[in-house]
Amino acid sequence: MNRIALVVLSDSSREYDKEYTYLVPEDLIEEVHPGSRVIVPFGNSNRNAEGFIMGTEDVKELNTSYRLKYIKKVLDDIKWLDQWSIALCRWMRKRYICTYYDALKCMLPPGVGVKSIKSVILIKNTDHHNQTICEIIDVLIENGGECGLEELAAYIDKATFSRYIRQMEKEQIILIKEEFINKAKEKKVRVASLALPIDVIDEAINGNKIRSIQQIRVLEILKEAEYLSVADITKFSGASSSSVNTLQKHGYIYYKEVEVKRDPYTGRTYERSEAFLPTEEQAEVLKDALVKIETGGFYEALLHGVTGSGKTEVYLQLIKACFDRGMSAIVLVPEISLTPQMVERFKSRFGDEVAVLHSRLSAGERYDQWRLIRDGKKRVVVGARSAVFAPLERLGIIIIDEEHESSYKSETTPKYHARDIARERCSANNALLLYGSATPSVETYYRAARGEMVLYKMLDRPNNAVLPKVEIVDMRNELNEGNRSMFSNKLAQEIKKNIELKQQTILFLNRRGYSSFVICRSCGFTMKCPNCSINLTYHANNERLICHYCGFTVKNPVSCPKCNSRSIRHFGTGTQKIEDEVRKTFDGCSVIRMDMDTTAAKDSHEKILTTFKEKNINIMIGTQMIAKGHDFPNVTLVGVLAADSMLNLGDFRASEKTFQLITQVAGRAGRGQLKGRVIIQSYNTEDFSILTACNHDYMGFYKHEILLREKLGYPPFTNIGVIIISGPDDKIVSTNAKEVGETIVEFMEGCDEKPEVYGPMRAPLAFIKKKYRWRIIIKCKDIDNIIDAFTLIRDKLYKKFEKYFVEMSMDINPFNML
DNA sequence: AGCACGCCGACT
DNA sequence: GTCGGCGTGCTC
Repeated sequence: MNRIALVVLSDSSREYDKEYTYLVPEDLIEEVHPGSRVIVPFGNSNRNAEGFIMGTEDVKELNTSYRLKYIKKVLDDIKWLDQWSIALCRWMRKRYICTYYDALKCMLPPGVGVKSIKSVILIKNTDHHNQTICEIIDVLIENGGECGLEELAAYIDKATFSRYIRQMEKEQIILIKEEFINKAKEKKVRVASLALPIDVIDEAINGNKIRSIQQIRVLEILKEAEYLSVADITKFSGASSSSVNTLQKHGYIYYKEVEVKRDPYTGRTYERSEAFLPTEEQAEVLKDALVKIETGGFYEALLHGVTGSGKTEVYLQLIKACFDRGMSAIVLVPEISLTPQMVERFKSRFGDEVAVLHSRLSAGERYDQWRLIRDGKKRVVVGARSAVFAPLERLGIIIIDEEHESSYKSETTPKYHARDIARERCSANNALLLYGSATPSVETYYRAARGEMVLYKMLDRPNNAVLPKVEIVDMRNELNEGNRSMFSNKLAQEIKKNIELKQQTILFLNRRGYSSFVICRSCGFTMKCPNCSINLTYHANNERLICHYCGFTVKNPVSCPKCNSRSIRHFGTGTQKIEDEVRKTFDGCSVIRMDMDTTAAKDSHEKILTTFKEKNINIMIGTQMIAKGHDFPNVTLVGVLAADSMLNLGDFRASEKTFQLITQVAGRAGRGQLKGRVIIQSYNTEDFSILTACNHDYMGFYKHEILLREKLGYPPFTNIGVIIISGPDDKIVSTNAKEVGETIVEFMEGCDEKPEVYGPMRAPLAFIKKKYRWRIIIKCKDIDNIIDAFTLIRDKLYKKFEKYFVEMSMDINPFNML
């Protein structure tokens, strides 16, 4: 009897992305289980590779055509994956056309991996006819008979070094020792601080001494914070660590080591809260859902609950029910809502059993949380998208709050949707999957409407809070009446009134920066990014033009680069411009702005919101990040400055996004005792998504939208596959794109349904980061046909693409089609 | 990514 | 002959 094991390698390369069969040696039988981490000999050279066990099996006969090798070593006694994660890993690989390791990485804490360290030991000191070999022996003797392989290679410095080492090993002159060291789980972290006073830094930036926007962003962030880890800097600035290194080299910043604080919530105490007595609506939902938990089968349910209807209390009581039955729970929330206030609600109910996972945890913190969860010390996990993979056992419920949020869709490989992962997990674990939203996604509502899942409704606002009064202002009329400002007369009047009443106002605009483009009025020249097919955006705070896609930046020109005319101006409206305008129009009022630019530094998001609330700032201006979370009892007026700005984006979700956004922004008004009002400015006042949002009419919106989706053949009636092919040479990209297109068309001819294939054509964002982009769209009812087509393309063409520096991204039902 | 293997030209 | 450089193919 032989025991064999299936092993996948911790190597993301496509070519050996397989489950390899290895023999389990007699003495390791007790240690090798599905989920353990091992070292296996791999390749002709039997190099040591790290891998994970996907499964084991006992077989009588080995009837493989090739000779199996033995597993060399078990790395640790941790079971990294359980049965469901292994199954999910296989499923993800197929569904998202990624590698096993891409999928595995989602389920493992960061920093898992081994580094191999090889050293060379001299065992036979002989004279050798070969000069290089003699040289190596000399170096080894000098080092006391042992030397690290890499050091040795550096000493010898010859291209043929490894050839000799192999020969020496064969002739038993040397012995190669290999050790495996876990990649450091840092307890200390390297942080960076500004090395020069802020005004010197500013001077360097303004004097064009520092020109890379990455570097400027890093410095801007460090100006706010005393010090930040390099990992955090790169995360918040979007710059790579190399730009941080350059700054250090040039002496603008310096590094030091700092102890990592492990539990981000240590030191906070939480008052224990007890369950509230549910309202009538809540009780009804709970009654039904609790039966489902009790029964213990796989169920899906949509909780359609308006803002403020008390969804969180329902969540808490359902989790409690799971708890009482020894089961665990996952709560997914959009990253933006992971505020201390939100966390507090869970912590105060479940205390230390709650683990919080979000993107701002350091690798060490993440690892700690992962271990605590896996060891059963934490049974409630609250977190953003990736928390859906939390290694909980006996899962009772997964809750996806704000189910329609786009942040649940990953934009990097594997491009999963947390909803789909949750569904796989819950069905494998017989758990309840609860979606919650005030504005459910059309896809989810459709499934509920068709009876594929239970639909719970909580449409009353508690304490009889009245819905804010919503008014639409047609900006075309304003223009006709000679009002060229960005505030309609009505809105300006209401803002003034609010300032007098010392009540607060939120102004919402979906565009950051100062204005959208810079144009020369004499010759019509517009400032474009040299790397992207995008107009540069003017940013007033540093008098620069920035590309929002690649970060390219130049100083704002005083004269037109083409015709030298001085009448080059910026047009359009961004949040920065609104801020200026507000200050000019409403004398002496206090203003605060919240967008990507002002929230780059750590915790600044939180700080801005607290300042706004506590200092009773008159007006807050922001992009969509202000749309959710946070109750501001004193906000009585919300102004949406350009409600139609998203409608013409060429995206089948444009109406849905508009509806959701307006509904959410409007929900910010009148959360306290005072009645709220909302003013919506738009050039397109007839659009149904704006009208229904103003009437707080989800059903009206849904009924209209679902008909459109059916007529036009969009999800949920079809699946849409998008392939973007990109690369530095337009010709090469387009010919390769054509080949992809032909392959798809050919493949689809063999399918039972007649799918539609569009393209290849230039992507709407045709040139980004110096790469030309071509796009192919497939519309197809059966998602498996798209998956199969994608898989075929990958297998057939990836090698060729590598050769031609062509990149390809494939996504099914993406949130971003551009 | 390594490494074996094979081919070829340069150097002694 | 031997050495060194380079292209190709393979990984249970």
